[in-house]
Amino acid sequence: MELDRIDRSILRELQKDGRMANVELSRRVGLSATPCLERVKRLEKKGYIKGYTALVAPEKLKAALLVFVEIRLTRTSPDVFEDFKKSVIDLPQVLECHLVSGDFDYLVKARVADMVAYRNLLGETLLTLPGVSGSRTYVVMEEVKESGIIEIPA
Amino acid sequence: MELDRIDRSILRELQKDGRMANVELSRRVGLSATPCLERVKRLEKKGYIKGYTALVAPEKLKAALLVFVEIRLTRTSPDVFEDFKKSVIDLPQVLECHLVSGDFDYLVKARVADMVAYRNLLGETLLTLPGVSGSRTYVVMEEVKESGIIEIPA
DNA sequence: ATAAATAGCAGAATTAAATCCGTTTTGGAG
DNA sequence: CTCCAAAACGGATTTAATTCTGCTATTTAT
Repeated sequence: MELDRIDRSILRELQKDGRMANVELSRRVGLSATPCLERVKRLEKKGYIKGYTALVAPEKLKAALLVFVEIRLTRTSPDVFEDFKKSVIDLPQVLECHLVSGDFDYLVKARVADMVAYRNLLGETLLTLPGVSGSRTYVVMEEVKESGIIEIPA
Repeated sequence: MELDRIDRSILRELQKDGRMANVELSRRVGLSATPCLERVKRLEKKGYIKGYTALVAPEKLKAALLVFVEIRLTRTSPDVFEDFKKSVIDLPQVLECHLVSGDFDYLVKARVADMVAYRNLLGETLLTLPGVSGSRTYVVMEEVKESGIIEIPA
């Protein structure tokens, strides 16, 4: 399936404002309401749009501290990676977890209320997960950019 | 300002589905439509909800490769940090950029089409930004978790 | 080159949701 | 206990979403 200029424009607009009314969206992309809605539905159905979400303010919601944690695993068993993945997915403080190439194995992005909460997350939770052999933490001092918006080429 | 149980429930629901109709939202949080909408408006106005966005599929949109790049700056001038920030904000491939404590200075999260595009971003763009003295790249091999949902304590 | 078929588009009508307004209920203070 | 204030409710109105119909453009096969 191939996206045309209008489809890409729809994706750009809905990333900027996911709650935009269909009539407004259609106006912005230069279409009438009906084909515009059809396109949105199709983009959802085909998986180009995976969902919609409200962006909330972490600093007001007991999640002011953003940290990145590099995790190294013992490579003794192939199950270790599976076990770690399953466990980390269930941690609500963990926003992201990626398997990476390089010096360590997983990169975890987490939000917690403060340093106390972070120490608890690391010591009581992350380091007790199966197969974890080491970690390194980077505390975010300033969030320079956090757009989450994926560039859609014109 | 203090959030009650219903406000927090609204924030949870709208993170799960930012396009949910107000009548459906009101049903889920145990309220009628009118006060529910009032609360949503208030949460927006007070900054608890910063906006809404569509979640798009990077792998289908020429942004299949996710990388994290650690950036180190020359600390010769205090302007170096300001200049770097201003420059990196304008790069569309950069989804996030954080000033971190630890061995390096900035952690950049970027999405590009492929390795060729990444080499171009690093060599032609990131490393040419003012004050950059070094970098290290981690290529994401598997995205284990990428929820973006912030835990709202009950 | 032309005709048929497919897909997308616009406008009108219908259905559903959002918004507005008057009333009622609930929670707290005197 | 009663009064006051804030919040929630229900119905009416406005606005938007959805569906239907017919039209137009584009593609494909002859």
